[in-house]
Amino acid sequence: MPDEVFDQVLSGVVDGELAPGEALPSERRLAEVLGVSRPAVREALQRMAQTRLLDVRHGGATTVRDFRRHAGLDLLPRLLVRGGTLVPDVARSILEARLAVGPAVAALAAERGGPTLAAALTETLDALAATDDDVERQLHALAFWDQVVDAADSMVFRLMFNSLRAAYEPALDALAPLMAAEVGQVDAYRLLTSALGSGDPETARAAADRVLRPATTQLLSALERLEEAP
Amino acid sequence: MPDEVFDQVLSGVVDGELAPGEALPSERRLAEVLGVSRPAVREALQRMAQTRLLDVRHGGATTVRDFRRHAGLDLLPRLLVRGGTLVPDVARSILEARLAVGPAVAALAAERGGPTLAAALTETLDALAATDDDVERQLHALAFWDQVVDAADSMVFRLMFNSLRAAYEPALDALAPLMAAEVGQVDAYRLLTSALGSGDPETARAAADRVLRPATTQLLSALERLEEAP
DNA sequence: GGGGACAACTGGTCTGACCTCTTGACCTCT
DNA sequence: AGAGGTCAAGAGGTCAGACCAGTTGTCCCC
Repeated sequence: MPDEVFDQVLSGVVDGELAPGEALPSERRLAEVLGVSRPAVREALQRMAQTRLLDVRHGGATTVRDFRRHAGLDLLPRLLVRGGTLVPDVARSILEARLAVGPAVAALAAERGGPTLAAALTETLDALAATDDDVERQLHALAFWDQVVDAADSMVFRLMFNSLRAAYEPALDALAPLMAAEVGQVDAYRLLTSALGSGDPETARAAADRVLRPATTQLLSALERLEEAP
Repeated sequence: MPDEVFDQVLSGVVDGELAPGEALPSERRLAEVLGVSRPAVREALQRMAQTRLLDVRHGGATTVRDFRRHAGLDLLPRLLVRGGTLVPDVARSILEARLAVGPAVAALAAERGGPTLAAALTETLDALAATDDDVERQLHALAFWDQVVDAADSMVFRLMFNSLRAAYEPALDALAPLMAAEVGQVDAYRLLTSALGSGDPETARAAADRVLRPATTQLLSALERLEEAP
């Protein structure tokens, strides 16, 4: 029950029906209107407040905050799909971020990975190469990057990766065909693996770029066409 | 009251007292042990579940998840300070991420900013140059990057920035002296501004690097010394 | 020994009451 | 008439207790 209330209020906020600064009805009133108990709406509002989408003050009114200014990366999944369909603008920004961050992570991983990293990655790649299923390949690629992020030994990049994966995984089935080209380039991945094993950050950065860029530019132009003629 | 429970459970999880996979006591028992009502612990656990730190199943036990694998970037503030002091490892990763992402954002902003961007940034820089207070300068620098991120027109980078700022702002007073060197380089910021106005992404990327790198390398070596001899 | 029913958990939800704090209107004093 | 304080209405915060709805493990019967 609280989940439904949370969803409704969240939709109101991200869709702009509830403008920043606007005051929400009182918890009791909301409970009455939505036909649920007050604890249910209270829990929903508290969760909204935790994600910095609402400002709830004891004794005063609960007001809407500007999510564009305060929301964290964990909101991404809710912004990526709106009304059941992908939002091209947000998808584009994910691709851009991936292309910017991936090589940087690879560079750090090359510095810190050690010899065991390449071995583990090779194993993952072998599993990837062994299947023809797009979704399964996608999962192996995800595991590959998971290991790279681990090797980079960076809490921030680790949390970023988790947040991005949380946005990606729910739509994995739909996205797998689009990403099939990238994940099919096993050669590029093998080059990246040996670059990571070599310990040279710049080589690894370039190799990661070579893995990510083709699909990125391809999908970006696809998104552009989509935005022009939906 | 729920906040305190949330804090306690969260501390247990991030400090490792509650291992991943471990089952929590039932809500009723927790309420009894902690001396609070069940709604209070329920709200706390639900908020933990929302941040993917717990797995709560109807009818079954509530178990601890591996936050390193599932937590999002919004957890960063809680990981940056542990027991009242900065965690060097996490601080290092923030600096690294900043150095990697900042120039990428600047490149996008240069492509999309338009002529109004440089004018707005110049105004912010004038305000920065006009004050001698470290904290105030820090806030102006934050506003500067806020405008750059806006110009980059990327939802992912916007949310990343929000999350990083949420980790940074609470410790701003303590961090301002450390960052004073960077924020004092008004010339480098002015160069970045004109690069952003020129519309050339690579020039902007290089200029952003020149702004961020000096303080980054300086602080990184300071952190290294700190970790060797705490 | 295997399979199904039941009982003892778990979390999920609601009602209704009481507390504390904010807010704004109203009244008083200047 | 305006500035100040007072107070009541209404906001969120918390609790107790009850009941619903799933899961799980045991125990009994076949």
